[in-house]
This record gives sequence, structure tokens and C-alpha cells, in this order.
Amino acid sequence: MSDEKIPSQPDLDSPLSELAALLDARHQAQDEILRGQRPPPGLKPPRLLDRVAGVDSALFLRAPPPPAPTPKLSPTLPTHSSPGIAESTMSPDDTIAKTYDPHAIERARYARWEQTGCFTPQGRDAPYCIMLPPPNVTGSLHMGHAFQDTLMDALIRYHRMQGFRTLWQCGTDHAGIATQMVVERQLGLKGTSRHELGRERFVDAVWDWKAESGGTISQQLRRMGASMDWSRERFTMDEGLSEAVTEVFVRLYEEGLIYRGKRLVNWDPVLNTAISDLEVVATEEQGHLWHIRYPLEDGTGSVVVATTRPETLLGDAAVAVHPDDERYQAMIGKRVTLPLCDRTIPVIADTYVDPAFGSGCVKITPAHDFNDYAVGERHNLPKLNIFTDNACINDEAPAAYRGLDRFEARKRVVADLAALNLLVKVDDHKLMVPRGDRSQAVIEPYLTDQWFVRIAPLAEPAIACVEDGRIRFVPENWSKTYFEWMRNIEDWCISRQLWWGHRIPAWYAEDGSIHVGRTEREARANSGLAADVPLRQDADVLDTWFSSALWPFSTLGWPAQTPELSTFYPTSVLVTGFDIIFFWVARMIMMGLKFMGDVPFHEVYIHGLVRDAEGNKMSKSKGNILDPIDLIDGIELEPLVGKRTTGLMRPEDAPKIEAATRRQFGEGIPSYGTDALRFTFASMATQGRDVRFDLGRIEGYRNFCNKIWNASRYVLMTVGTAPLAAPGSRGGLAERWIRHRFGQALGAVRDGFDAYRFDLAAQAIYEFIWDEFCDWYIELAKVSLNDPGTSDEHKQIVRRTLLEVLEAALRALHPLMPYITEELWLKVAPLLGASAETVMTQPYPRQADYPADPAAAAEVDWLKTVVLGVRRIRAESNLEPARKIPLQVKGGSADERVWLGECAPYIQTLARLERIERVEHARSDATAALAGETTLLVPLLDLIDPAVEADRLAKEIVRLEQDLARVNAKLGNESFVARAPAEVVEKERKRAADNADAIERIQTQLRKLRPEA
RNA sequence: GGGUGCUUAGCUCAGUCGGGAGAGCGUCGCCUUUACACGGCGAAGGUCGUGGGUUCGAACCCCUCAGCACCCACCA
Repeated sequence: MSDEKIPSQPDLDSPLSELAALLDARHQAQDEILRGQRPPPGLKPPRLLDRVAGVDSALFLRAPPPPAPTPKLSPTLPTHSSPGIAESTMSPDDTIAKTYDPHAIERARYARWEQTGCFTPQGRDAPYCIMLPPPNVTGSLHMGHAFQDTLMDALIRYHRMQGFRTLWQCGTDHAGIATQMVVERQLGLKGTSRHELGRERFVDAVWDWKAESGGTISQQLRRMGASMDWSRERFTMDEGLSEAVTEVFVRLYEEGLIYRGKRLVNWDPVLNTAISDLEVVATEEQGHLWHIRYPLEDGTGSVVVATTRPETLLGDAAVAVHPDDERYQAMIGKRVTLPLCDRTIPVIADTYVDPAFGSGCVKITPAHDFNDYAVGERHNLPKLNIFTDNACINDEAPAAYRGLDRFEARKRVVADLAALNLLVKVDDHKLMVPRGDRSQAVIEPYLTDQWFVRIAPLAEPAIACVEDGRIRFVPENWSKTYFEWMRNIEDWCISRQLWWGHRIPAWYAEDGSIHVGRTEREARANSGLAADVPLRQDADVLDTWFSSALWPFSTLGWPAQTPELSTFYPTSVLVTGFDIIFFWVARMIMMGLKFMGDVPFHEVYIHGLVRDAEGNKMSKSKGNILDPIDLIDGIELEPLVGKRTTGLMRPEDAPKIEAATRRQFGEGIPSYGTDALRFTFASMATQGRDVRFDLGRIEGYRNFCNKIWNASRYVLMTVGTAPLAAPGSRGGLAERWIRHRFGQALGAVRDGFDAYRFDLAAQAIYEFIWDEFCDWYIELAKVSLNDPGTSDEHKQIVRRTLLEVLEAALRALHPLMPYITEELWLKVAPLLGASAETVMTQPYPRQADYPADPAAAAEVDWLKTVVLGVRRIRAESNLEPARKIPLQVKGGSADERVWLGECAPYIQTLARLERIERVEHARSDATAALAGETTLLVPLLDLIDPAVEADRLAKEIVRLEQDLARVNAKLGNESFVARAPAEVVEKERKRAADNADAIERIQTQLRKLRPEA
């Protein structure tokens, strides 16, 4: 396998090329090397490691002379690349390389598509539109994107070829927190910070960073072959999209659906911002449960409370017990002295307390715990905030703790309690720790002023539209997840204390009053404020998902009523992962219904998440990331190790990651090309929740590319400029059969696309091309074309069929493998008189044009059975494959007798027969197989070992008898015969009869070999 | 605590309507066969997680149990 890792790009400065040049330049093989093609068999290419070490190519000098030159096409074969486009794998004399090389093709093809405007919606037919989930503008393509984009592009190309007015709306997301963090990190490396720069200059710095790195992902999307309409590319902080954000905010505010309030929110003390519930991830961690004694103020005793966060004691407002808890009845209403603090707090009764947990007493800290907040509200407790924005103890706490970080304060509090003998015990305790999904910081419930969306009124219609089917989830069960969340939804905190994002269109007067408007001017006008009243705009920005929620209509021009908006909204389907159903899908549905009065899409296709071969989530910190571009282009081991081990959050993991990488990719990653990668993704798109990315799959599909390449090469070489039959000529058996099979395959492909079963669509087309077209039809066609007895007329039909089916199969495959199909189609189609510039806008083949032909199917199925039967005999009798053998046939139905006559030439060649003869009695030294009612006999006087053959037949009889016994048992069951559908019963009866007949015939044969049997 | 999935060949996974268990990769054997060795031909390999139920018939429908995964959630 190591032989496969030769880099495919020509590199004329490398020692490889110099050495190659030393060899006879006239040799075909050398031409191939210089053109970047694979060397012929026997020539060992250098390994990647050798190249890295700079010691390659010695192997080339020892290499044997290359074999015969590659066959050539007629020099008059038309070529169809446009001027300025690299002629890729075609050498100047029109030789097609023996091995598919994606690199020579992909970039030029893509540039050509983009230049000619193929990606913009065309025509006036029914619209088809997909919204690209906007990737982070400064991000780079990961496997999840590549997977998702492959599926979307397949849908887009499939529908475009069917004539839909197809729009794939693309763009990028400003990704507030993520982008701000990146830029802040960079500033940190330069020894400065955003605070030093100030807001305005910081935001400028982010725009600079966007300008610098914002093109990365769109270039990578192009490498994937994504046919999105780049002319309509949008950015969530574009002027137009920002206008949409403001418009939505103001309208929701005016309707009372956005409000500002002091609430307990999830606070990230590292990023210094509020975040929404969804951005908090709870992780199970090992901690402690501290049991602390609070003495009663009257000295009559004490209570013991348990806590996982002892520092919050400083903000306690009460101790709560269950109202029915007999142990504490006497204490309810009394006060306890709060240790370390110079104050007392009440003992209250609340059903929130679980008497069975811990001591049955709970400390209540309303300002720092969501439950306690609710208890505090019920009992009118003060909300004592003891933290600063970055979670240090503030001045509300006793002087001894002020300024301490929360974890430092925890240690100090615990130590002080122990010193006072108030620490009863400390237990190990597993708890769920809330962490920010971006910063990984421990989140604190924190009391601040924030903006919220009142979500229930928006959620209600959003639930209804999924219930009544206006939006359909695929797979359907994701709607359950959606309902579950939507029915328990909480108000959405949309303000963020960041600098990068959409500013909130709210202004404050000095008296603290709030004025909302599309502009400051409008805000003043709304409130009747004079122009000279000083106003200060809210410093916060909106949650990034607020603008993402508007994506399906903001990108189409809303709030303006554009033609695009009326044409493409609602969009056709949303393709996304289940991880953002709540973040994005639900919110788009709510906003779309609210502002467009209609759903944003009719279907939501939820795909799985890409994981590594072991099923682990791919992450930088695990060092198991695969870069889709590396799979396309290949990467040598050292750079791969480098990529995986730099920029780690935990640099100490580097050695482990390096070792694992070297183990798994000892020779780097070979180049597979975009089409193989895309086909792999499509075939992994099953209904499951996660998809494991396995290099074996992509290698297999790279081989598939090569198979297609070579099948096309054969067809081009065979047909050349030879005359073809007129279109529509009725073919022979094989021609009718392959058309029939193609029609069936097209049906399966269509069903696959319709159901978003890309795996089934991919499988159908893979099997058609490899198992039917290559393995059988091309071989059958060769028989006709190579037989001197074939009429010219028939040969012309065979050539046309080869071309037509190949040409249509390339179109059928195009949505999944755009590059190789384009490349080959442009060579194949002209031979049929087609002269388009691209296959991309050609009609998708229709099943109706390849109607079923059951007669041809039955006959070829029988033909295949005969050939397979002989091949099996040959293999199991250890006959040399090259040796031509005689075949005798005996018996057979009327149809089969006719078929044998018609198929004899095919059978003779494909089964490598010397002759076929009909006999009435089998010789005893013959091996036998069955094809329908026909018995196949291969007399092998000199080679057969009767014992071996007898064993083989005996085994076959056992197999048939087992099957017969099962079928007979079924038929012997009266209920089965009485209750099963007649056709099922009939089928079983026929099967029993067939089996019995087959057993009889094999037994006859066996008795001749083994008379005692 | 609530919810959702998953368990089929050595591995990764299909299996649509309940009616003869499939593919790819891997393994084994043969083969440089004029498109392709990134290939061809052939083969081996499965008690469909467990136990029960419904049915003439269950990988598939229902229930039980076991194992695994994920999502949501305020038990200190």
C-alpha cells in the first residue's frame, strides 16, 4: 500500500524529476512521471518519508524498464477544454493517463465554473434554495463542514440539473465570542490587550483580522467543489444584515417581546460576559461537599448545612429546611449566626428542600444560585451579590476576603471555618460543574442587567408548524428533541458584554431611562427627547445567534421586499447537525414565522457528527483532527505531526499525540482527491447520530474514481471516431439489459435523494457503475466488438450504447463527484454530438428514458448464472484460469434453450470455454453446476479428482436439503398455507419444487462419481 | 431525575412493506486476462445483545433485562 503515496503534483525541481530525466525520455513511463502521473508497475515510487529525509529516488535507478506504452486515442479526438484552462490529464498527444489524478483537474475546473456564472440561479422554473449554515468568518474548514457541504452541494447540483432555479446562499458568521477571543489572544502575543486599545481600535483590529483570514474558509469550500452562489455571499455584520438585526430588535421591543431586566444569568468570569443557557455545558467533576455548622443566634443549638461552594456562604440570606421535617420544627423562624460574617440570617421553611439529602438543611444564597434565587423570591430575602465581574470577592463581603479570587476565597473560608471548629466534615462528591462552552471557565450565576427575548409567544407557533407538518424533520424523530426543548423553553438572554458584534439599538439618558430605536435619532423621537438630552448607547452587543436566526431572510434582502425574498423564501431544506437544533434551527423557525409569516424551510435534514475511526469526537486538544484538505491533497507525516502538536491548550499532550499520529499515519496521508472524499461523506450519510471517518472507505472510493476513469478510457479508446448507430437503435440483449439496469439504478438514486439517504444513492450508483457496467456490460460489449462475426451494424449499436450509458452515468454521478465526471463528460459527450461547456447544467438522467426490460433482465440473469457456475467450478477444481475448458449442457426449460443459443458467444468468452455442447447424458467424470433448469457439466478427464468433486457436490446437496427442509416445514404448516397470502405460498411451493429438482440432478451426478451414494 | 438513540460478519455499517441475512474494508486461494493490480476471478465468515410476547411467519411490531452513547435538568 505504501506504493500509493507518491505525491501527484509535478515538482520539476525535485531530485525525483532530475533522476527521472536521466532515464530515456522517450519512454512512456517517464512521460507519465514528468506529467505527475504514477509510474508503471514495477517502478517503485519513493516513499514520503524518503522524500522528507531527502534521500529519495535511488529506487528509480534500479527500476526495470517500463512496459508497453499506453494505448493512444485517435489524434482527431476532439478536446473541449477552453483556452486558458489546463489540459490536465490529457497529454499533448491526447493520451489519457492510466491512473486518475485529481490534482491536475480540480482547481482549473472549479475556476471555470465560477467564472462562467454557473452557480447563480438560472431560468424561471420552480425555485430550489438551501441556506448554507454560515461558518465562522475567521475559521477554517473542518470535517463537519466538509461533510455537510458535500451533502448540500449534492442536493444543489442534483436539483440544478433537474432544471430547478437553484440558489445556494452562502456567507459567513461574525461569531462574536470566538472571533473576539482569537483577536484578543493575538493582541496578547503582541503584549497588548483590547483594554489598552480601547473599543474602537479593537473593533478595527477585528475587522483587520477578518480581512486577513476571512477568505480561508471560502477558498476551502471551493476546494470541496461547493457550487454556491459566491456573487451573493453575505456576512452577518454586513450593512444589510445589520439593518435586519436592528429592525428585528426594535420591532420585538415595541411589541414587548424584548425586555431589559436584572436577573440571575450565567456569567462567564473569564470572558466577562453573560451567556445563554445553551452556552453552558455541565461536566461531571470530582469535588467536595463541605458540611458547615451555623450556630443558632439564641445559643440553643446549631444547624449543619452542606455545600459544594463554601465561598458563597458570604452571600447567604437564609437557611432553609423542609416545612414537614420534624427535626427542625423548633428552629423555623429562629435566626442563625452566619459564620465569618457579622450578621444573622433566618431559618425558613420551603418545600424546595429535600429532607433526605445531607442534613436536610440548605444554605440559601439568592444572588449566586438559580434555586436559591427562586427561594429568595418566595421569602423576600435580600440578594446579596458578593462577586465582582471576574468573580473576585467584592466589598459586600467581610474585609478579610475582599479582592480574593473565588477559589482562593474558598480555601480561606474553609480554613477559617475549620479554625473555628465549624467545619463538621468534608466528603468527596461528584457534581455537575457548569462551564462556558468557549472559555471552559466555571460559570457563576450572577445578578446583572441584561436584555431578554420573551420566548413563549414565539415558541408557540414554532411548535405548531412542526406538529402540523409545515416543517418536517428528517430523520423524523428529531422533532421529538425539538418539541422537548421548545415546550420547556426559557427566556433568551441576548445581550453580551463583548465588543465584537451588533450593538444593541438602545440608549440611556442620565436618569437611567431606556430609549430604543433604529437610530439614536429615532430613539429620541420615539421618546420625545430633545436633541440636546445626552444619551449613551448600550455598550453591549447581541448574541451571535440573534443575527444567525434571521439568516434565511436577512440574506435575501429583508427588510426590503426583494425579488429574491419572494422567490426563495421559504427555502427548500436546511441541512445541519443536531448539535445546533436549539441554537439555530429553533430560533430561525421562530424568527421566520414572526417576521416573514411563514416557515424558513420546509424540511430540516439532520446529519450525524463526524468522528474519528475510534468514534471519538475530533478535537484539537485530542490531536485527532483530520483536515479535509489534507485528505484531498495528501500530507506527509512530519507536517501532519506538526499540525497536530502545535497550538495545543495542553502542550504536555504533544508527545502522546505525536506517537499516536506516527502510529496511525506512518507514511502520512495519501492524496485522495475531492471526489473520493465527497463520495465517502455521501456514503457515510446514514440515519445514525455519528459517523466514523475511516480511511479505508476513502481509499475504496479513490479506487472507484480510478475505475470510472479507466472504464471511460476503455470506452474512449474503443469507440474513438468509429461510426455509431443512429440514436434510438434497438440494441442486442446486452444493450437492452444495461439500459434496464441503469433505469433501475436511477430509480434507486432518486429514492435516495428524495429521502436524504445519500448513502443509498451513492451505493446505487457505485454498484451500477462497478458491478453492472464495468464487470458485465463492458465485458459483454468486448465480446461483440472483438468477434469478427459481429455485423458492423451491431458493433455500431454496441459503441453507441457504451457511450450513451457512460455519458448518462457520468451525469448521474455528477452531484456526488463533480470533478471527475466533468472531466470525463467533456471528453465523452462530444462523441455523441453534445457540445456543452459543462456537465453541471446538463439534464439529470431520467429513469423513464431507460424503461424496464424484464425479458432482457431474465435472460442476462441466467447468462450470469451460467458464467458464475462455470467460474466456480473452475476455481474450486483448481483449474488454471487461462485454460479453456469444454462445457456440456443438459436439460433446461424452453426459454433457457433459446437463451443458450443467443448467449453462447458471451458465455464462451466470459467463462473461457473451448466449446459448448448439448448432451443427454453426463459423463461420470464431469463436475456439475445448475443454472435454472439447465445442468452445466464440465468434463475434465485429465484433471478431475473424483473425491474432491464428490465432496463439492455433497456439500451443495446438504445446502439445498437444509433449505428444502425449511421450506417444507413451512408448507407442512396448515396455518401457513391457510393464512399466508397466496403468492407467498406459491413462491414457497415453487422453491420447494426447484430445490427438489436441483437435489435430484446433483444426486444423479454424485452417484456417478460415488456409486454408493 | 426526564428524554432520545444504538446493539446485525474480524472492523465500519445498510437492511424500505413482517415472508429466502447484505455491502465496503479486512482475511484466505488463484491470476501481470490488451480499460483498470487503485485490477480480475473465487472462497471463508453471522444464534441479528438477553429473555418473553404477538403472528402462519420476527433482524423488523410489543414488553423485560443487560450493555453503550447522546441530549435536557435547579438536589445543596
